[in-house]
Amino acid sequence: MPISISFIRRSSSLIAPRAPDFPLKRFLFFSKYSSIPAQDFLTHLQKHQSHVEKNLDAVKSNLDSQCISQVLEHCAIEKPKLGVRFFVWAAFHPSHRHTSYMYSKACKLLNLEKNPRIIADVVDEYRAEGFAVSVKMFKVLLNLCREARCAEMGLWVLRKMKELRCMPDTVSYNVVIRLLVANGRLDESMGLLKEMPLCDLTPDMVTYGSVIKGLCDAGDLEGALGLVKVMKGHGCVPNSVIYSTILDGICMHGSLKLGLEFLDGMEKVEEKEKDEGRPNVVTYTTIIKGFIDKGMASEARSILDRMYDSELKPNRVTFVTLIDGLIKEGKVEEALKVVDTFGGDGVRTDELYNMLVLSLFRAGKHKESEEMFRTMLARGLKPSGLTASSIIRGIVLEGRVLDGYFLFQEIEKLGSFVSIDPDVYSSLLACLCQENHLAEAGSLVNIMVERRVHLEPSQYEHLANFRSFLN
DNA sequence: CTAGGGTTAG
Repeated sequence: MPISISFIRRSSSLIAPRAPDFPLKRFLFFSKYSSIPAQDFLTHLQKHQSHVEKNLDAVKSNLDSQCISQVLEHCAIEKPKLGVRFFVWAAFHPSHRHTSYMYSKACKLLNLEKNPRIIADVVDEYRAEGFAVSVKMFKVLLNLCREARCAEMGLWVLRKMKELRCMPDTVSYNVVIRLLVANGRLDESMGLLKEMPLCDLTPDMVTYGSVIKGLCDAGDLEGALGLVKVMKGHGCVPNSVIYSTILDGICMHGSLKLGLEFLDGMEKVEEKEKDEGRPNVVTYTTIIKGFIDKGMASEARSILDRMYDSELKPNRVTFVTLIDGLIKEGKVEEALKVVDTFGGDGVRTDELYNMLVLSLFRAGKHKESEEMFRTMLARGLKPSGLTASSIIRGIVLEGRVLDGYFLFQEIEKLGSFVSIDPDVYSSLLACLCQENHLAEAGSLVNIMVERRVHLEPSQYEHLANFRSFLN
């Protein structure tokens, strides 16, 4: 009996029959009968097409990020405007705050990058309904413009705010300025910077930092330093974010020698600037990256000692940068030495091994990365989900399905939870079926059910080909 | 809204 798998998610039926015993059928069963917590919100959204917010206020259901994603997913195709309005409304729900992750998720689900006009349409809707839009709500829209990387729409919303007599604040300007900088529209970002005082707004550290970053990225170091003078003149004392940005520019467009001199200068910041402008972990990581980019990984390594001299400990980002650079230059021994020397002091040894394995993997040295991975398992170090997934995926792609399966089993035996990418489960399962390792496939499915592994329809569609396995 | 960047989950 053929099984249709492509449409089983999100059935509206809430009366679930008894779960079947057979593992794969159980798995598909749970995919089919999981309920939709977002249903209440969707019902109220669809009731009236306008004044959506009032209806939503009446909903008593709990609002969480999963629920928001589901609502947006349902709005995406037919009613993206409704989705945007829901998202703006949800930003002020007393029991919830949007994280930056939620902004990017919303942007993806509503396809705002391709259709930024939806944002403008929503503003027009608000206006047509006489809805009083607050600055806070506009800022949610501006942040959506940022996620959609649409400078044009950001500028449009900023102008519209004034038109609706909803005066933008410094943060509103900052969002649009960063957006312009990210799009390489430096002149316009500086135009907005100059416009701010005319609106009684004071550019702050973030404002200057954004434009300075733009100038640095464009290689205009003098311009950037000029702006540092300007901000000082306005009583805005540069902090290490500003100086690290400049240092990054110097490393990219000047020279490492100049970069090191600039770092020297930062280490001797005058007392009145307090600690704010002193080099921190990011500053040192920036110069390490500078050396790495010039193919001088060993010199980068030596910066670690200078950090410790300044009583700063390298963090995860510092190590990722350094280890990745060393591996790219084939200096595996040196990288391993860094891991063994610094592991456990600030960053755990297992995390450093994960970086090592992933760097090797990314550098295309799959054999070495697999060996390193097995070494770390043997030493009782816990692999991250990303590391384990990458290694197993690599093995499966090489056609060594059983090797991949046994490695997976070994990771299972560790006793601590490793979050394997659903995609890896999917391809392991498919390949095991394909090669007729049905016992292994069966036990894998058992683990998937136990783990509540959620697959997207596209990830198990191909399993429909293995009907013999299902019966 | 905040510099360097592949943890996690959201």
